[in-house]
Amino acid sequence: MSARILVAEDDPKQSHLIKAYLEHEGHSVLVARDGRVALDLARSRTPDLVVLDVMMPEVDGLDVCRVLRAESRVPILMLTARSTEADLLLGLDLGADDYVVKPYSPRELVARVRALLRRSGVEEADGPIRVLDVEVDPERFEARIGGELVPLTAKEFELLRVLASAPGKAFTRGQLLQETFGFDHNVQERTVDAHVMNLRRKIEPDPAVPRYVLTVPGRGYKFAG
Amino acid sequence: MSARILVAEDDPKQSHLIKAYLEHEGHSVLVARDGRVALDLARSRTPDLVVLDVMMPEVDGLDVCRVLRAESRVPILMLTARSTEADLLLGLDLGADDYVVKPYSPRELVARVRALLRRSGVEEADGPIRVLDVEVDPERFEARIGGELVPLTAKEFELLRVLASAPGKAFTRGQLLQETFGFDHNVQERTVDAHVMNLRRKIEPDPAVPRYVLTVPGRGYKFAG
DNA sequence: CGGCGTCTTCATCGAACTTTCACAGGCTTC
DNA sequence: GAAGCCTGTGAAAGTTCGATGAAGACGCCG
Repeated sequence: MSARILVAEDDPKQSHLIKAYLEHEGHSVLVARDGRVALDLARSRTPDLVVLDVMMPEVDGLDVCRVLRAESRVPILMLTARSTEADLLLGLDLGADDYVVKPYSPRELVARVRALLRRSGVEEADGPIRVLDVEVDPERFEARIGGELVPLTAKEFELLRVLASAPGKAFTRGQLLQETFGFDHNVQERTVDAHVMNLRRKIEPDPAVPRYVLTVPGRGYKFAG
Repeated sequence: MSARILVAEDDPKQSHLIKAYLEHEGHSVLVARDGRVALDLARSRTPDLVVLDVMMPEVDGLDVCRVLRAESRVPILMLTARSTEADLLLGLDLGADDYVVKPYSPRELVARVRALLRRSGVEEADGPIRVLDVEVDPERFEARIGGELVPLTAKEFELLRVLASAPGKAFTRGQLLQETFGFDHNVQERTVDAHVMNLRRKIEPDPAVPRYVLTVPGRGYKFAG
């Protein structure tokens, strides 16, 4: 469902629009204004998909595409103003997975991203998670405690999914925010506390003495394990 | 699922690309570099579908299309660089079943091929789906609730088919759009809500308390299960 | 050309959710 | 024991979400 997407586009208007649309889809969006930054971010943040404008300062999209493809298999969607066949082929040879020719509709872009993510199996990667008597099934969007179905909100579910996917690992609030909301969401870290409380109220037999979602003082939270 | 497809395209780069993408879909692909060869192969190998480039040496795509159509009902997808209305009309008059205008994305081509195969009944029509007392028969394009035939519109039927094909799986609105419309459609996600409401009105005993098509808050919809 | 059914968008309302804030209590560190 | 930091918790504001009806857009058929 939600993927981390790097958008490399130098025109702020464009990038802002793209960001808004992709985020509306539930994705986390990181924006780079030139090719060099794009490469750096692609390496350090390991996004699930990269949207590349061909025309960019410093290092252009084609070069970024070539380098990225040499380093990883991250799905790449190219944005190009030039609609010549040569350009399309060139891009493909470089390893781009799909194209959108400008001018495009935001909806089209979103649809292409969706298709690409789907094809790349980014969304299907998660099977059901089982820890203790907690079961989290991303596909069904359901959580069970001891077989009992517990209704959770979207955020609560994501939080539980992230925590339960690595039992015993202590996450900081920032990490949890990043995993559940996106890498560049401007939200107070304390908000995580609120969600944790709500989650505990729903899944803990005694919220005052948590069995599943444990506090790690000075750090954040972890799932028992 | 897997069909035998003849691709008539003189540009090796293009044909290679198309071949790769179609084979990735599980199809068997045969390539012809000019119209004359294409005609021969179409006759001798009886493909399930033909992809025809308009511009080809020897015999052009339009001629091939005309001849093929006179001889058989094989589904024909035209590739054209010219996007004039006259051309499109000409192609369709000649019996082409669909067309793709260059430059196109590989994904779009693959989608059109899939849609065309489906429409032509070449792909094994999925067998009837039975969940609870709901029966969806894609081949007959009929839906039954408790044995009772319920008349649905095309969109309603597709929606029900997709949902019922994976009972319990929570679909986002985006996924439903993609599954029912294909990914080059520009449609608001809210439109799904409208179709769901219409569908519920027809199949639910009490639309206010759905038994079959359930809302998954924060996510989308799912079929009971 | 006009009517009809379908598809899509829009506006709206109420409900649910997210986020912030303030405060209390507990633990740690001197 | 006191100060300071950290977490738990509830209330409240702000925002989003979901259901729904109305209306426009579109294509089809007579």
